[in-house]
Amino acid sequence: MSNAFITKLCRYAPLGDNEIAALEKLSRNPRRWASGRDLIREGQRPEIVFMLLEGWAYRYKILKDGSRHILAYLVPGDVCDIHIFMLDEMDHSIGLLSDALVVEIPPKDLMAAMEKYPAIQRALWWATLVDEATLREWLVNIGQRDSFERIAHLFCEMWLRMQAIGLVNEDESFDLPLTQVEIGDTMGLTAVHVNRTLQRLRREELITLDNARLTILDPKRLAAVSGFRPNYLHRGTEPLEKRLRERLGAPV
Amino acid sequence: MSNAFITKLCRYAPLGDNEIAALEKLSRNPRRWASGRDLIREGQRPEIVFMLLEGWAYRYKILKDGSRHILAYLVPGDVCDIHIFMLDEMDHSIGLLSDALVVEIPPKDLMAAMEKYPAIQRALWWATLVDEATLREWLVNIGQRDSFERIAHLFCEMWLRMQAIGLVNEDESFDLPLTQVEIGDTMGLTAVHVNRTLQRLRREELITLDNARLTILDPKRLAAVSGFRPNYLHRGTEPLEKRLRERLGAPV
DNA sequence: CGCAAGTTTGACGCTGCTCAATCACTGTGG
DNA sequence: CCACAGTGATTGAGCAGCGTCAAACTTGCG
Repeated sequence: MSNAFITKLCRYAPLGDNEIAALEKLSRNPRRWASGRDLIREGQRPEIVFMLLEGWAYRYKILKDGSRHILAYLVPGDVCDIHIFMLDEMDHSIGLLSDALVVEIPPKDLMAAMEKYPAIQRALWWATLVDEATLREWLVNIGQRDSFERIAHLFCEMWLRMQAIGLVNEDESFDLPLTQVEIGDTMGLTAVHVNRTLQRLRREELITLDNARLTILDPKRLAAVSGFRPNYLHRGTEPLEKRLRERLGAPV
Repeated sequence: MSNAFITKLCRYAPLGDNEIAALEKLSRNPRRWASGRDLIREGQRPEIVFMLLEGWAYRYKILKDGSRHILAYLVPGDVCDIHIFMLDEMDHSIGLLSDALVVEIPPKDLMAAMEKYPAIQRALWWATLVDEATLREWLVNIGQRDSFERIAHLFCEMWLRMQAIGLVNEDESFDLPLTQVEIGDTMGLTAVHVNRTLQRLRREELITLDNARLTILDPKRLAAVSGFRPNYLHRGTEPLEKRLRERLGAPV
């Protein structure tokens, strides 16, 4: 028995049977949510921690003029910010891009698991650090790259993230439940310009995209044209335990 | 005896004498660094946690084509990511925008203080959450606003952050050690366009900026034209302790 | 069959970029 | 004390990437 949450955390820290059992217990009783619904809205108090088992979600803000900006995508295994319950109110909303299977974890259960199992704590910290690094890379992406590089970069990232949870086919295709409006709201572009840029990506035989299914035809070239370097995803090569022992002086 | 670090954390959690003493101990032995130097570079292993007592620093990335993007500013009291030592290597660099007074904290000392004093742990988590929320707001800023709103928004934010650590004069002026190139690299604009936009901000009598000193002439209007809402800075109104008790079920 | 949502296309204009020159200020050496 | 070099600010002219507006087309679905 496993799920995307466990698959993901196992990449960040070696988890034993006890830890895995604890994570399974946390992810019991998921509920189905319908596409388009919001898990939580800006201004509300964060009372629970959401965790995605299936489907896509997205963080977003709406500005006074009605424009929306998408801040992050959440895919299976992703957690909505483990410490967020500390805050007075949400500064952004989280909505669903597809039907989804969602676990609602009471903060105190999560905290308890983190205290009991240091490996879980470390894996969750790691996940948090990666989320933050991803935000930084998105900032660079919007700030410095043109529309072509921008969208290519996004596709490279989602390709690796989907790979990490085993959702990419052998033909390098995966589900991408995004409309062109949503891609635009993510990249700071209009849907019209996204459309034209996608056409160029197709014309240059880098991707295929129909029916919410994206195929990466030439991963190397797609990474090259977008300046994509996956270091910010910190997919960790060297054993985490060793590194921590070096830096903290003793086993934690 | 106090410093910007303590001032800042006190805003996030009520700290007793013991906690303050512990923070003072952590911030002993600061070193002077010269403007322009890097605290740490992309690709290096993060071995220590840096904390700024005086001066400005900035997180940045350099792309293959040589362009630079600035991801965040660090002002007195700010800490360079408390858990960063968990990562294999830095995904960005941190440089100094001015001469600075910097403390180098060994991760194990910081961890020890967090374990011994839950209030310190909470204050540091809070600070981390605010850093992340700020990144999200910057993403919205670059993604959705034009150059005029963008720069106005940045100035609003820095004004509040400098206020929080007592570095704003009664005339609403504070040091802003940024060149126009740096503002451009922050906002995804060229220095030429920043120059023209600053002229417009001056012409509309919103700000004054000479000699690296920024004066906010009309805070309300500056916030209005930029769509600035300070909620993402989570400056906390209601007592933190109460909120946590509600949500975790018992005093931590 | 017909609507709704999403995609595609075209024409046109503006924001912000490029290139290039000039200006202001400051620190340096003769 | 002045020439001058270096850094940052400012200005101008021309251009292009991307936005706007509007319409047509395509697909899924009740």
